Amino acid sequence: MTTVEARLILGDCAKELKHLADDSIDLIFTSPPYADSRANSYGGIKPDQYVEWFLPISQELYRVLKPSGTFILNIKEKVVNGERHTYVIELILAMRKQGWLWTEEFIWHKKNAYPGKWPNRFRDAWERLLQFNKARKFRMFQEAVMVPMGDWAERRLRRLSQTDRIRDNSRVGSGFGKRVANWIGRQKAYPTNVLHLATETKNRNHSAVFPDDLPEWFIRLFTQEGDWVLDPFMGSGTTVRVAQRMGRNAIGIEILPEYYQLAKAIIPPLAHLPARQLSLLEETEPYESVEPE
Amino acid sequence: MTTVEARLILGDCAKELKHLADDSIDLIFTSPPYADSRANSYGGIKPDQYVEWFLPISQELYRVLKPSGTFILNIKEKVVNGERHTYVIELILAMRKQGWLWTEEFIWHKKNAYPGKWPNRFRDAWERLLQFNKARKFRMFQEAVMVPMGDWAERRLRRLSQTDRIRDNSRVGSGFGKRVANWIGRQKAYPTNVLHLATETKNRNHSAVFPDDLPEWFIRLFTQEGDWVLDPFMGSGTTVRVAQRMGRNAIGIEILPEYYQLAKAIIPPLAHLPARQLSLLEETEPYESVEPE
DNA sequence: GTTCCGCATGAATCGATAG
DNA sequence: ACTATCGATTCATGCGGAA
Repeated sequence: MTTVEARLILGDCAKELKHLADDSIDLIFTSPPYADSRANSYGGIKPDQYVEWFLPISQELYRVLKPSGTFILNIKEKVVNGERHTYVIELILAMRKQGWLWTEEFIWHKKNAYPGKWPNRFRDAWERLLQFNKARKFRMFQEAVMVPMGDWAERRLRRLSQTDRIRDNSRVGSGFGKRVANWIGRQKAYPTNVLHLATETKNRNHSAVFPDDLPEWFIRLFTQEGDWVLDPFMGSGTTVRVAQRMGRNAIGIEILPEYYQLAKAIIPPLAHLPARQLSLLEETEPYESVEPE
Repeated sequence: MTTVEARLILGDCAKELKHLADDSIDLIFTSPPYADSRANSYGGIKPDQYVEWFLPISQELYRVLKPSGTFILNIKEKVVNGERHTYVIELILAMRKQGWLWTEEFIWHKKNAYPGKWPNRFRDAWERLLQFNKARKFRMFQEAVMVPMGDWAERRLRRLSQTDRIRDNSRVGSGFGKRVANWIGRQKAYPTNVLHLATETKNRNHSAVFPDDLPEWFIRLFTQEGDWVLDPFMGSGTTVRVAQRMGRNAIGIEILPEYYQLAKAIIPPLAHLPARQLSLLEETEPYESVEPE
C-alpha cells in the first residue's frame, strides 16, 4: 500500500506559498478567482488590477515548481463594456517576463455553456488552459491520456454515457477491472489540445468550478504516482481530492474558511492506495467527456 | 434576378486597400499569412516583426469598414523555440490602440487536425477567430446561424420525447401568422462561440486554408444579401467565392499571381442570383458541419 | 431493471434603474 | 458621468421520481 499526503492550508496563497520549498512541485493546476468574482475572499479583483494582483503569486509559483514541472492556469477574460478584457493576454506577457515559458494553450470546450441571449454576442462556451513551464524540457506522459478510437470505441463510449451507468464505479477501477481486458489491443490515439467537458451543474455539496475530469486529465498527463500537485486556489478541493484519489501527493491553499472546511471534510490527510500495477491499462480507462467528437 | 459583383485585385493589400472608399465594407473576413509561411509572397514575415507588418494593414481595414461592420481575423500563433509566440496577443493589444474593439474571440475547433506526434505537445486542433469592431453596436443576424436542437445528433442521449413533439406540433398548428417563427424558436438554438468544422470538405479544392463553412458562417452572421465582403488576403479565393454564392458583393486582394489567377478562373466577375424570398426558412437551413456534437 | 420526464442550476451578459 | 445592483434571457446536464 502506498501512502499519499494531502496538505490543506488555510490562508492567502500569496503568503502561504512562501512556506513551500523551492523546486518541490511537479504540477500546479489551479483556477484563480476570475475578475470581479469571489468578492468576499479576494476582494473582487478589478479587471484593470488583475495582472498586478496575480504577478506576486505567479512569482512564488515559479519558485516552488520543479524545473521539470508544469503550471496549468484555467482562466477566461470577461466581457467589460462590450469588449473582451485584455487582462489575460496581458498576464501572459507579464508572466513571460518573470521567466515563465508560455508553452501551450489548451481549450476547454464547455459543452453546457451558460444560457442567455444578447443582441451582439453568443454564449461563451470555452475557457483557456494556459500551460506554463520553467524549461523547454518538461515531464509529459502522453500515453496516459490516449483516447480510444474507431467504431468499436464509439459504441463503447456511447454505452458508457448512458445516464444510468455507474460512474464512480469506473473511476476507481473496482467495477472496471473486468472490462479493462476489452481494451487490450484496441486502437488508441493521442488527444489534441481541445478538451470537451461539461461543467457540473448538479448541486452536490458545493458547486465546483470545473469537473473532476479536468484536473484529472492534466494530472495524468504531467505527473506520476507519488508526485506533488499544488492548487493555490483550492476552493472546495476538487484538484486535491482528484490528485489524492490518483495516488499523488497534494497541497491545497484556500483563503475562505468555509471552503477550507469543506475541503477538509472531504479529503483525508492521508490516503492509502494499492500499489500501481496495471498502470497503462488502468490509466487509459475511457474518458467519455474528453473524447474528441 | 439580383446581380452581385466580385472584384479581384492583384497586388499588395497594404497598397491596394488605399483605393477603397471609407466606410464601405460590411464584413472583412481573412486569414493572413502566418508568420514564416508564404515566404515567397510577403517576404516571410518573421514572428518578431509580425505586429509591425500587420498594423498598417489593419489601419486601412479600419478605414474601409463601415461603423456597423465587423472584422473577423482567423489567426493562430505558431510555436517558436518550444513556446507559443506572442505576436497574436500583442497584435490584439496594438490593434486596440488603433481604435479597434476586441469584441469577441471565437474558437474554430478543427475536428480533423493534422496528424503528428511531438514529445512535448499534442496536435493543434484549434484556431482563433478574433472579432474586431469599430463600434459597440454592429449588425448581427443571429437567427441566420441558429442550429437545430433536441435530437439533431445521434450522440445526444436525451431525445425529444414523443409527447414533446406532439405538443410542439400542436402549438405550431394553433398559432397563426408568426407560426414559422414560433416553430423555429422551439426547434433551434443559438450557437456558441465555439465552431466545430473539419479542415477540408471533400468536394472542395485542397489549397484553401479554411473550409467554405467557415466564411459562410460569418457571412451569414454579419451580412445580408447585397452587402460587401472583403478578404485582403484572398489566396485561392474561398471567401470571395462563398460570398458571391451567397449573394454578397465581394472584394479579394491577392499578392501572388498564381493564386490570383486561380481565384480569377473560378470566380466570375458578375453573378446573377434569384431574389431572396423565403428568407427565414431558407436562412435557417441546418448546417451539419457547424453543429455542436 | 429500464427508460422517460420534470426540474433546478450554473466563472454569463446586457440594459435599465438607482446611488 | 460613473459605479453598483437587479431582472430577463436561455440551454446542457444530471438527479430523482414516475411509468
